Amino acid sequence: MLYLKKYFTEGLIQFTILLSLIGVRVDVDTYLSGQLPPLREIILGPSSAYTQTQFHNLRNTLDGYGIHPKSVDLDHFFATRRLLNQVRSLDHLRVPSTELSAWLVHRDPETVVSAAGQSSPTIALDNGGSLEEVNSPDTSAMRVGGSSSESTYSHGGEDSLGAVAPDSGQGEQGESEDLTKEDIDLIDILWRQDVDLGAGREVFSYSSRQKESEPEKPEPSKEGGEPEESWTNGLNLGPVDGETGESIPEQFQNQEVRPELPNAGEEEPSTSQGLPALPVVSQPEPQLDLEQQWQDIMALMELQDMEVNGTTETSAAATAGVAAGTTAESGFDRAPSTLINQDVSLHQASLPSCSQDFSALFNPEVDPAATGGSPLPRLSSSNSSNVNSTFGATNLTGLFLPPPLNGTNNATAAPALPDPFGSLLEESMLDEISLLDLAMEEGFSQAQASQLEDELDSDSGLSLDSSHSPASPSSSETSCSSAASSSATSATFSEEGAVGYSTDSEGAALEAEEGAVGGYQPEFSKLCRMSYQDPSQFQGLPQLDNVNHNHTYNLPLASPYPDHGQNCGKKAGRDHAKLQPPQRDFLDKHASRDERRARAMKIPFSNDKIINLPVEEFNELLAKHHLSEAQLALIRDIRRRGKNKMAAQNCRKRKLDTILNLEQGVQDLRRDKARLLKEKAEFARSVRQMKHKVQSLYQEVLSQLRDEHGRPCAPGQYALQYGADGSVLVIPRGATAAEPARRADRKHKDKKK
DNA sequence: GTGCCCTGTCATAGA
DNA sequence: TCTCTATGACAGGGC
Repeated sequence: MLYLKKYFTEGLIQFTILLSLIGVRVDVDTYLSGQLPPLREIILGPSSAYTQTQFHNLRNTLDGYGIHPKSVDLDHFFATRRLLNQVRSLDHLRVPSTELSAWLVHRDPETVVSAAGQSSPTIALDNGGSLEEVNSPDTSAMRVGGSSSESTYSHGGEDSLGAVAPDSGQGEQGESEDLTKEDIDLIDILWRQDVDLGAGREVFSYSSRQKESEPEKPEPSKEGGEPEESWTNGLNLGPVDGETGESIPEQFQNQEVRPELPNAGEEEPSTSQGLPALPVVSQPEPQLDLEQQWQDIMALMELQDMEVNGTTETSAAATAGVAAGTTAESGFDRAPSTLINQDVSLHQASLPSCSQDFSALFNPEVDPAATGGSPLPRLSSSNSSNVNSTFGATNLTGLFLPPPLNGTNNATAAPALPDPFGSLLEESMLDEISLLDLAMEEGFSQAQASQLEDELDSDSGLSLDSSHSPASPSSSETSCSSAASSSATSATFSEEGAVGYSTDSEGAALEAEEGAVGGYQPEFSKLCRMSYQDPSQFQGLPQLDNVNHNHTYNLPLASPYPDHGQNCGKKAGRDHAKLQPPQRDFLDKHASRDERRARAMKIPFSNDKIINLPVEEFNELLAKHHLSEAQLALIRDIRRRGKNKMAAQNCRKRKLDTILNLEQGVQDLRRDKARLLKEKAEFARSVRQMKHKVQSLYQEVLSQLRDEHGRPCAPGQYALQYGADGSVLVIPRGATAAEPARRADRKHKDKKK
């Protein structure tokens, strides 16, 4: 474990960072799945500290890094999933579909068969809707419309989605059409890659991928057994997907590489085969498949980021993924994508009319509003910031915007949205912001900030640490502690700053006692963590500034034990003995009562051992030493109090998390309520429009009808009655007045029956 | 001096 | 029966 730890922290992680900086995302967990804890846990420590687990049992099982059913992280996991599902559901907002159908008509007029042929001649967009559209059987149009929030307010479908407008966007129609197809290709390939990634971690080995990509890349590449070598090969292959780390020749080599894929259709169950016809609109089923693909992509991104990047990035990733998915459905871009990552490409694909504004997406100094674009650029800007926050510093986008800045941009972008977009998107943005906030709160502050707090927070030195509790078997401090403690039990020993004791009088005894881990060593444990958890990685995170709890009153100002090596325990004891009296007084003063008691009673081993050893080993330890009754009683009290102390801390944290989760749940419910109310208002407006349209048509029909004398039928005197067989009768008003009465009477009788 | 908050501890229940 | 964990309640200390 120590070797792995060192390997990851000093070697592989750096290599991963390097690869990330050049656009490769290395999923190291892929190579460790099933055998080793995720890299995140190695770096940040496991997340099962709040569980009601048998600490010693967990400590004895190195594979116990799964989320415990009672774990707070599990709650967070489900909360995150729930919120992400809510965000994802935003792309299914039911919207008036009239504009959408109009957009489809404009989008690909030569390929739209049914939609264009049926609806376009009769669409009257000025009133915001038409009955033909509402009742249109064209499910594909409904599908697309239902899943695209941008399309909802397409300003009457008047080419606001410039991807299809002949006079919008970058202006060249032919080129735009070609690139649109290519982007569809790109999207499809990205989907395949993500599916490959999520279909099975074992599939995500480069060898497997290479098998698949061999037809695409005929040139021989080394079949290296080592992942690094494979990734190097991947680099040589060309541009690499920033999301999956896989080679994506289409990113840069759209024109060049595509001709080199003679059999691409054989391996790709993709839309690229049918792209020339672009039957997205005319064939509802491919449209459904495309949406399903996007759902898969989002789910995969979510899962992957939850496993690797932590909650903060997860939330934002899913959010960005949703945004990308929803927009990409609306239209495909023709702008050549840059080597940023998939999401950026998708955003570009989704916002065709704003390609000229893409430079602003990755330039935080460019005001999106200053680009003079439509609301779409602003939307894309906010989404791009999500993308950046999604992948954080490990992605190339992190070079453009640091995560906190992204969050800020994201938060500030929402109110800048114009009202038509804001009415629907503001909730989406609110959710995104909320997710980010949630991630910041629960992801960072609890995982990292509380770590910092807890390190500095214990009277007895038995600080509970969410990721460094005795139940946490991974991390280097275990090895540090193991080096400091006796062999058999040391591997399970807590790293929480050995609660020790050492005085002048006990110096010799401490030296004699091999197992005694003396000294108060919060700095020791902290420095052990420093080896893998560099605080500098949190630089630039303003959340860290909010960690105002300063419970360092019980900590020494500096470590009195500079040596944290193999014999740090014994050496610490000696060093403590060699300390100047003021320093010893300081340590003694800040030792817990039990430490002082143990010191006074000359307990020959540390409180940490007393508390954290399994009961068998604890009994062995007691049997090994000849202790008086008073000593034994004190030891048992120390053990009881220490365990109870940790239990109390767990309990309090759990309680606090429950409160926070409930609070978040209330906020979610409020958001849902607001969203439902907004949807209700939209539907009511749509119904009003439909009624208005019915009335207009009604009058139009009646005005064209003639009675038996050839005179026009006055709309006030006649009414239209629709028969069940589809017939339409023109009857006088008096007759129609009686008909509803008869119907009501009939209904009444039916009810009585 | 007072109130709030955090933490440790005790007692107790339950697994 | 023992051990461990969870939790309410209380007390002490810091701010």
